[in-house]
Amino acid sequence: MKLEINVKNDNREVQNSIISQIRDLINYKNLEPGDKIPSERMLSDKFGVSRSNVRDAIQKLEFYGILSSIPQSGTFVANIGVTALNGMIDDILRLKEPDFKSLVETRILLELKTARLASLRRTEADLIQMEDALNAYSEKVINGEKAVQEDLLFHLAIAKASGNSTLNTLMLMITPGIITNFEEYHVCSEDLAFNGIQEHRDIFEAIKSKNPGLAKEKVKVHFKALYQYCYSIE
Amino acid sequence: MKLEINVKNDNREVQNSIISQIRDLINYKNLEPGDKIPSERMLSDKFGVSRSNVRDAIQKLEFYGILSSIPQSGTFVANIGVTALNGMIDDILRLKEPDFKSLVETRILLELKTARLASLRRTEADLIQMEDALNAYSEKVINGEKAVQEDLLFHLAIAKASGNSTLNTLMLMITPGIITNFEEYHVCSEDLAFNGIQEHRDIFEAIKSKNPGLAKEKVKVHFKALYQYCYSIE
DNA sequence: TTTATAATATTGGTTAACCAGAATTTTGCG
DNA sequence: CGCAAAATTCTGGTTAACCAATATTATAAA
Repeated sequence: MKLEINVKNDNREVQNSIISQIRDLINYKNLEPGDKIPSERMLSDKFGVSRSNVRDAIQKLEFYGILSSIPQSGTFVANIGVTALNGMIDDILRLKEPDFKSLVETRILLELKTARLASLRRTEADLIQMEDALNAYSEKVINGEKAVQEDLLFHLAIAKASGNSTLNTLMLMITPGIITNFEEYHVCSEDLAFNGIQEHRDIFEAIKSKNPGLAKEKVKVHFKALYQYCYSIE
Repeated sequence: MKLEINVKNDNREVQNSIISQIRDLINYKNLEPGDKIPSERMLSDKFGVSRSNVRDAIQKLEFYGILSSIPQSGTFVANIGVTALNGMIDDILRLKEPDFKSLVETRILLELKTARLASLRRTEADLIQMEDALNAYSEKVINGEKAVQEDLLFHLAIAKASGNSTLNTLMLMITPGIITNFEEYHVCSEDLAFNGIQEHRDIFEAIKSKNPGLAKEKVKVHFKALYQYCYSIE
């Protein structure tokens, strides 16, 4: 286990090193938006790393919109000036693994918004999906079983009903981190699960009745305990 | 250009096909959290695709915390039950490219939060970095130059000062989409740039004086025009 | 039969060779 | 000399062979 972590850290360090070297190269050569950076082979040669390492680093910078690869042609600096480029790369290099508190803080923010938007935009199909998730959750809790998954699916159904694809994506992205930390910190709200049923239903009803204010309020209630717990462990 | 889009779509379709086949396989074999899925070679053989395609699909599912690869050992179903697994994979398969409206909607939400948190948590170093970005922005605008990058860097500096690593990451992730769409929709607020200087300074001063309510209010003012424009093009 | 050890098979990761298409250079005709 | 066409080089992407670490099986000693 220790080994695995080290391996991942090593890879990350290698990748960050390559990224910063690419940044230096762009600055040194005074490359501007749209210019082509050297080929992957030249970079792997110059940096003394494997080409796949270079490809991974480029892929990461592509993800953040800084570079753009065109097959059989080259990799180009995106339509973003050197100032922003340097700033963004510095930020990317300094990105830390998200801590529990920031994850929860962000999740609550997103959930308040998705619930509000869902109450304005939800379709009948959305309602059906949410109610299915809600029923699955209730059933499990009543039978005394763990219902973390069903809990999660209900919230993801809300995100989908929000009609905001970006929020939906962001919710999906932070979810695994939430789950991991929940288990690590033993945030097993089994005793609170019965309350959870009613809280979920309240949120659902608010969304169903197209009442954004009420929906937001009910989400606040639902996350009150988590919110306080999260701020207490700091 | 058309070709490039098609290629990307094709790749995406192949990847989605593999992802759904992996999901089907997990369901068919009744795999549970912690179980090992077949090796990459077996999957590429069974699905009739290249091993690198399988690796890419697995990497994506790893990103969303659904699978976990351990070198020289295998790829395992993460600690998440089949119910949530199926729901999340369905969501991932349906993820759409974010539209402009959802991007702006999300950006404003995040900016309101980061400004508020920054006013509570900003360090002296944060203030220096924000002021540097602010001055660089003002200088450009006064000289009649475009200052999109400097604008951006100011807002990223706020995100960093928020002390919330998750929010910082999310801001970085949606930024390229924002830039792309800004150019596509010609949201060049050059005429509004002079207003922007004062608006930025207002936000900065609110954060500096540790006034979260005021910071939020000033961000609202700053994004008012964008907000209305975004809701008008629908 | 049980257990410790060695041999084998399997795994994800890495490297190098290969591919099709784009960009560049060279060629050859007018 | 000008310019179109052909040959060559160069590109990111793909495939297949290889690697070291792991998991499994076979073996043998107690």
